[in-house]
Amino acid sequence: MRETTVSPLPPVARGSGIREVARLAGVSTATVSRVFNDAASVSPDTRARVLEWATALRYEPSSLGRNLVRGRSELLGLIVPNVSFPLYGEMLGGIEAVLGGRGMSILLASSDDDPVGELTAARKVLRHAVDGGVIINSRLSTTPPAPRGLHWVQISAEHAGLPCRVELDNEAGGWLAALELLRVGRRRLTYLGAPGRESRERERGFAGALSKAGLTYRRAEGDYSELSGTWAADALLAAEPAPDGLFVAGDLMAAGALRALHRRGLRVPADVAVVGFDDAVIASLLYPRLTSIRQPAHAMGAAAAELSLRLIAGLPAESVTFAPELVRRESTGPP
Amino acid sequence: MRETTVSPLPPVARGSGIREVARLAGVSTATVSRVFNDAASVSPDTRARVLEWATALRYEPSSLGRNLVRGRSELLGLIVPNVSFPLYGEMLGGIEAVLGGRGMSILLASSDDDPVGELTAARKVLRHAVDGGVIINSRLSTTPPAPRGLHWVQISAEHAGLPCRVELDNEAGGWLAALELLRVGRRRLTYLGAPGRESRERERGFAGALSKAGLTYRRAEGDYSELSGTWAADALLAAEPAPDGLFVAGDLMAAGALRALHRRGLRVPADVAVVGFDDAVIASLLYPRLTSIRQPAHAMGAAAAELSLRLIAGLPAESVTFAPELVRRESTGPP
DNA sequence: TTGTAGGCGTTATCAA
DNA sequence: TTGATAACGCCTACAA
Repeated sequence: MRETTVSPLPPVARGSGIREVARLAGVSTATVSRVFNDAASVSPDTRARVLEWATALRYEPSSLGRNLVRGRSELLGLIVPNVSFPLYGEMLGGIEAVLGGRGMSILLASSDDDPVGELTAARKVLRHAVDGGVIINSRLSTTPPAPRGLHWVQISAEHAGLPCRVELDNEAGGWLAALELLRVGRRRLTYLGAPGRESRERERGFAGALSKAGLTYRRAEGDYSELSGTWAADALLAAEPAPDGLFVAGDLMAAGALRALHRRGLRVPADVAVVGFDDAVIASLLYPRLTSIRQPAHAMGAAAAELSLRLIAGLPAESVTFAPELVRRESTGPP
Repeated sequence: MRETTVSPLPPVARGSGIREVARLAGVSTATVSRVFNDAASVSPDTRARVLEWATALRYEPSSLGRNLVRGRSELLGLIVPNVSFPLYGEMLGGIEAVLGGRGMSILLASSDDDPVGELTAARKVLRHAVDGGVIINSRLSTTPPAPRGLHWVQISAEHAGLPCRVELDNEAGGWLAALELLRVGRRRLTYLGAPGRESRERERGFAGALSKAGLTYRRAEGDYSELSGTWAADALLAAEPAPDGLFVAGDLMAAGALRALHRRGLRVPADVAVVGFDDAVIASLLYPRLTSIRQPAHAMGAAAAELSLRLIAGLPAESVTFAPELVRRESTGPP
């Protein structure tokens, strides 16, 4: 615990405070406060005078003082595994969009895709007395990082830790991928997965749809990285019979798989059709453009923010599961 | 100004405060404070007793109270045009890396790539009394958003607004691109630019290197988007003589240009060599892998954070310019 | 409509 | 080594 954050930094220069504005405007601090908070109950006259001095002094109420007395910080904690991962960036965008209008700001901390980092990030965020928060893709199996007021929402975690969750129906996603590959006449199918719950769920849906069609499939496992996609695809392609359809658990890994296919001179989709997952920005940049199972990342972020705000407001908030969507592109269709 | 942020939300449940810990441990609040701040000047005995009660009550010093009296918020404001842009994600990573060890956190606000949004973001961040901040790719031509304490640093802004800056030597980047295209024997060169200072500087370097070699070049302009890259490249390719070398001001736009080349059946690099800019994650995912001028985004973010911390600490801080670097890949070399 | 006064949780100064 | 006590900047009954 004790986390001694002795910061040797000197205090930052302060602006002028409520008292100075009050003094110069010839009113009490209470009145100044009212001008900045309460719309009513202050005469147009006084308000004008106060506002005049306020702007002259460049006064703005300090959120420190305000939040101290109100017991709120107007901050939403956000813990994300890795800021540069495109999908998380989109989620962040959704969260921001919701928060923007509500006068809340984002306190960001990244967990570096690591349980310990996650805890560190949580403590960091909690120290600032955030009112609530969102944690993306948590790896923690234990209790959530919510000491006081547990207004936290999780998106796509490894374990069902928090009561309030935003999820994607991964199984349905796997199902969609299978149907698409079947639609374009593929029968020798393959799943390229990764460790973790999400991949398992995607595979379950994929397997379900195939067994319903009386088919089986082969599998290999990577780690969501491009390189692992290339390797796993290579292994898959070496075996007989050569697959004609490939479902990959992530777009980045799918990019690696495409490269392996190119190297062997296999045409996509003519020889092998490919379906990715996430529909990250890169999906439409690949060659050929990648058919992918879309995660509505922006909407999921927005939903999580909304839920957290409801929790903070003491309103009921229920977990929500989003449905994935097939985005058909060249890798399963005509070029 | 007046920004009435009347939040109708109820106060968040508070944990137990310093007083309760003090009371139960049978000491004064001052002593509890000392236990959590200065290492010395409190007997092992008392400290143990205090710590015991503190953990029992799950007490942690509120940063609200602490910062109020210290006049610091331990927050660094960060204004970024668009969180989902990969390059900015990398910069953010660099900033986080530096801040992590210094007990500072990031207050994030996005400007939506728009001057008005930038102002809004600035106000939002400033309200929380951040100690300093970093603003990425500012579009503002006027004064910086720094009312009290101007501990702000800008990265790659459109205008030289803030005194403390982190920049990339774009001109050198353009120069590098030209040399690379010349190296692989190209003579009919083309620049695919975009509006703004950065593109102009890149072009200047490009033009300089070419004129030194006694060459001229043609040009087209996009807007950094993939689609604009396709269009501009199409226009360029329709004209005679067909170019055999292409320098594109951004990787995303280069992706679009590659697509235009594919569509016309032109081979890269055999028929046309291509050099992009930024070396964003996507550069190595494209087909063929894209040679690009690397912006050391992570290092630039880290430098900006470092500078802001120095400014906050009252230390001298000087602007810094980073040198770009050529990352050679398939689009200008053997596959 | 306005002012007075108390308190939010913490740290820092000074005296013991 | 410890304890009173006075800020820090603001909000909000309550009273006028």
